[in-house]
Formats: sequence, C-alpha cells, structure tokens
Amino acid sequence: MARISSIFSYLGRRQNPTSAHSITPQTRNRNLCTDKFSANSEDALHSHRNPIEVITQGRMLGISGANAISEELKGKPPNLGRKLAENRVTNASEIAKEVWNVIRTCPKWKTTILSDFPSISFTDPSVYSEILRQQSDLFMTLQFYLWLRSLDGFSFDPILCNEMFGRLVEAKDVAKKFLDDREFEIEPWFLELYTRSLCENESIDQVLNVFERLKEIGYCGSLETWNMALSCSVRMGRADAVWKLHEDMVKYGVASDVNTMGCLIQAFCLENNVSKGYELLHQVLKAGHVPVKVVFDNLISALGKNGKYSEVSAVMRKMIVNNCYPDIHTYHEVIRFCRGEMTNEGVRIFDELKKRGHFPNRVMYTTLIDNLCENKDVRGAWRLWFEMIEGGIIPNEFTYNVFVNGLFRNGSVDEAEKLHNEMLGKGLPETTISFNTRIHGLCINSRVEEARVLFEEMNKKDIIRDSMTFNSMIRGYAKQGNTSEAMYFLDELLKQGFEPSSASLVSLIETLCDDGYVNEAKRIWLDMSEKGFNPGDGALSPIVYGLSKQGHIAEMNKWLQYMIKSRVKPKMPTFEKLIECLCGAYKLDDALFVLHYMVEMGYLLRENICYSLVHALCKVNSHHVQTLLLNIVDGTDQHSLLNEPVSQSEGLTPCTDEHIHGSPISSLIGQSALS
DNA sequence: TTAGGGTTAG
Repeated sequence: MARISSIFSYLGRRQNPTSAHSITPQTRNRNLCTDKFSANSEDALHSHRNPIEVITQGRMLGISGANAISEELKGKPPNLGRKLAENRVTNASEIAKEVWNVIRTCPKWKTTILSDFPSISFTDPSVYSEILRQQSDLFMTLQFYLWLRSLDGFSFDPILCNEMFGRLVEAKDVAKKFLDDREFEIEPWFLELYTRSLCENESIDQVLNVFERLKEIGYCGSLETWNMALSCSVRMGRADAVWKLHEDMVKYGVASDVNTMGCLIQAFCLENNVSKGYELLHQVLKAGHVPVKVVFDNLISALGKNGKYSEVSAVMRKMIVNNCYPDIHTYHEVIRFCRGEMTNEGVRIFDELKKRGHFPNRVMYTTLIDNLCENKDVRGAWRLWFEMIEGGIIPNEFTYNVFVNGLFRNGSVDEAEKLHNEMLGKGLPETTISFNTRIHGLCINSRVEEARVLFEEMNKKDIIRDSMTFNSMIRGYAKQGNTSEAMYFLDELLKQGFEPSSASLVSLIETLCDDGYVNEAKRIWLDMSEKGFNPGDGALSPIVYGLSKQGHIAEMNKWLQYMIKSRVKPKMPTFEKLIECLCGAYKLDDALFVLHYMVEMGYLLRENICYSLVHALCKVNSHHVQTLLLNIVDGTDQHSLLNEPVSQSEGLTPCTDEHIHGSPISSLIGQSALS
C-alpha cells in the first residue's frame, strides 16, 4: 500500500512533519518485530487449544505424560524424579492431579501445599511444567503461577513464560493479570498480539494502556496494529482515542495509509466536525486512494445529521466515480436522516430503489415506518407494514416496537396494544423497552393508571425497570395533576439510584406551582440542583410566576434575577403573566422592573400588557412610575440590568431547503450497484 | 459476502 504522507499537511496541529519521514530506531524495531509478528500471530490468534497444552508442546517438546517426564529427569536429582525412580509413584500426571485436587479443594492451599507434598521440588521447571500442563482452568493456572513466583529459588524459563502468555491472550482477564505483574517481562510482539486481540473485543481503554506499555519499552507496532486500534476507537465512538493514537503514530514515524485516513475521517464525523471529514476525504481521493465503503457511509450519515444534503449527494457521486458503489447500507443512512419535513424525500428514495429492482430489507422498513409515524402519517406506515409482510419480511422486536410507539404517539392506543399482543403471539419476548414504550404511550394518552398496572407487571415478570420507566410514570402523573403520585415515583426513582430527567422534573414543578405548592416546587428544584441533577430551564418560569401569584415579590425578583444571570431566557408568556399579575396587585414598581427585563431581551410590548399597565397607572396615578415606563418603552433608560444581554440568534443555525427539492440523491440510485 | 445498519423519555 502506497503511503499518503502528503495528506499529513492537511491535518495541521495533529501532525509532526519532521518525524514522518525520519527512520528512528523504533521504526527499525517495528520492522523487525513485524516479521516476527506475522510469522506467529495468526497461529496464536486462531488457536483454540488448551493454552497450557500448547505451551508444553512448544518448550517442553517431546514431553507428553509421565514416561516422558521420567525420561527427561534421568540423571537429574529432583524429588519427583527420585520418587519415580524409587517406584513410589508410577505416574507423574497422577501427582499433578493430586496437586490440583489440593488447590481446588483447600482454600488455604498456599500455606499447606509444601507440607502436603514434602518430597516434590516445585521450583524444578520439569515438575511445574508437568503440573501446569494438567490444568485447563486459566485462573487456577495463574494462581499457581503467582504462587510459584513467590518461592525461593524459582526461575521461570522466559521462553516458556512468554509462550504461556501468548496462549493466555485468548483469556483477556488472565492476560491482564500477567501484564499487571510488572516484573514479568513480556516479549513486545506478544503485547502487540494482545493488543490486536483487545481491538477485536472493543476494549479501547485497555488497548491504549498496552500502547503506553509498548511506548515505555520503545517498541512500535506494525501499521496494521495501529490501524486496528484506530478502527476499534472509531467503533467505540472514541474520537479522543483516535487522536491520541494518531499523535503517537506520527511520533514513531509510522506513515499512514488509506485505512488510517479513513479512521481520521470517521473521527472528525464523531466530533461532528463534518466539514473537516469531508475535506479530508477529498484530499485522500485526490491523492489517488479510495477508503473502504464504511468511511463513505459514516460520512454520509454525519453530513445528513448536520443537514448538509448537497454534500451527501457529492459524497455519493465520489463513491460511484471511484467504483465504490452505494448499497442498501448507504441508502439506509440516507433514509435515516430523511425525517420530519424530509420524510417524503425518504419515501421517494425508497420507492426509487424498489422501482429499480432492489429489495429493501427489514431495517429499511423499520426506519421508514418510524419516520412516517413521527411525521403523523400512520396510514403510510400501515401501507409499508403490509407491503413488508407481503414481501416475506417478518417483523421483529425492533419493527414491532417502532410501530407500537408510533401508534401510541398518534393516539391509536387500541391499535398499539393490539399490535403488541400480536408480537407476543409470535413468541417475541417482552423487554424493558417494550414495557417503556407502552408505559410512556399510555401516559401521553392520559391513561396513567393503566401504565401503573404495567409498571407493577414488570416487577411480577422480573423485567428490569430503568430510569425511563420511572421518569415516564413521574411525568404521567404530573401531567394529570396528581402531584402526590408523581412525588412518590420521584422518590422511588431516587431510591433506585436513577437520575430524574429534566422533562419529568419540569412537569412535576409545573403541576406543583399550578396547585399553589410553590414552596414544595422550590424545594424540589433546590434539592435536585444540590444532588447534581438539572431540573431544566423550563422549571424556573413556573416558580417565578407561582411566587408572583402568591405575592412573594422579593422572592420572585430573586428567582427572576437568578434566571437571567444563568442566561435562561424566560418565554414571552412568562413575562406577560408576571406583569399582569403584578399590575393586578398594583405593584407597579415591580411590574416595571419585569418589563425592563422583557424589553431588554428583545420582546415587544403587546397590547394586552399595555392595557394592564395603563389600567394600573390610572388607578395609582404616579408621575414617577409614568416617567419610568416612558423611559423603558423609548429605550432611553441607560441603566442596564444585564451585563451580557442574551442574543436571540445565538447558537441558531438557519437550515435551508434548497437541496431538498429536485431529489439529487434518488437520481443517483440508477448508478449504484445494489444487488 | 469480510469494519456497520433499525427500537422506548425530550
């Protein structure tokens, strides 16, 4: 594979241009070790034999059983050999079995084993090798090994030791314990082997640890190993690990290839830095390299999520030009982000695929049914449902759950329950998710008591309840105005160690304030904040309004100021309700105080508020208040209550729909190689 | 068919 080091210049800060071309001792080491690695790694990785058995076949070649040991020990004076010679023991493997029997049955074997076998010299390699050979339980083997290490005069044959480690790589936890034993010197290429094994099991943090260990001994793995680790980081969604590994790669002078670049593109996507990813893809293609398809697909997915639809089309064109054809996965990524207003575009792409003789699969149907339900097109969802079944695709728990959820959200409670029962009739299991879907579905349809029956049913059926289960119940009861039940479920949620969601806390606080329990609402707000939970911005407005309604004006001002200082912008109705309430109580100074905030935040003074103010002013007839009001409305009031006024447009990204029309994506389908 | 895809709160 040709190197594409020229692309390094693109990455700027993450690169070390001087090291990319220099040959370091580590590079030489890497090359040497790579040869060794390739000769051994495959065999070791795919071996499923008893590790100890394999070890003995390596170092202790030719020794297979008591007779072999007996031969080996001829001329040597170890105890076991002597016992064999004296015919007191006929079979060395029997002794080994007895040793394991003691270890297995006696918890204090470490203190008794020497006296149990007074004539055995455990530090003799021939003896302990035979004992090790007898055991297939890796943890027990490790225990025995660690005990051996503590014996005076023990010296483990390093070759045997490394072979043992190499075979133990398959058992990650045990291998890790060996790694933790810092006195144990492992051949670097075993560490590399171990790294690859960890990558396959997606233990990226452990992979990083082993890379650190390799760094300590100045060993550099092969490009393939680096790429495996990068790929593992991407699969785990860990952009940070990608950058860390890549930085080290550059330090070691390992030249990247197209697979490395593919991982970097995906890391940019993970960080939502899609334009960087898009640019890097462009550079890679310009250099004459084509990344694997998943890189294109992930980039398409990220671009779609960010509303960059013209770039999605451009990436698909680039794919086709480079003979990397979009397939069902690629189109699924496209259809996945065709939600909301773009649902019909997703349907168009879907229909176009079928027209051209391709067969959408269950995942495709599931996603599209979900999108249609979200877009309130239940009829369209049913049409797809039946089309899918007629096409011979059997819905699974994903498909059922998506549609049951969609039906609940569209108010079709009976249909949702019917579909759920159909799922059960087909032998599909009930899960936490299926229960949560129904509990939430019933709650949003004001049937919280039925949801509670399901909540209890979960317990009876031993189905685990999670934070979503409890939060749905809190919200369900709060929305019905039943604060005591909502509080009960909040309490239960906390007892289980779950986090309350902002939405459920907001609902609860709103209901409490509506019912006049403002102090209780305040207590919950403060309590949750203290516990580190975010009660959500929406919870502050009802508290402020609730306080004003009760006439606690000073307290209201305190909360309002807190709200503004926290850059939580009260909604227009909150301001209006506050002003109306204060005018009603003829607290004009306070009403103007609130009005001041409202105007400063860019809200316009509407007619209804003017009436309230004028009405109150006529009653009070205060010249002082009138002047203040005029100043606020004219904007001549120079005193700013806000240090940093909150900008209305801050953080908003306008979304254009110029690419939505004209269907650039579905027009590409004809050029694909779907099969 | 060789890196992978779809589900529940807001």
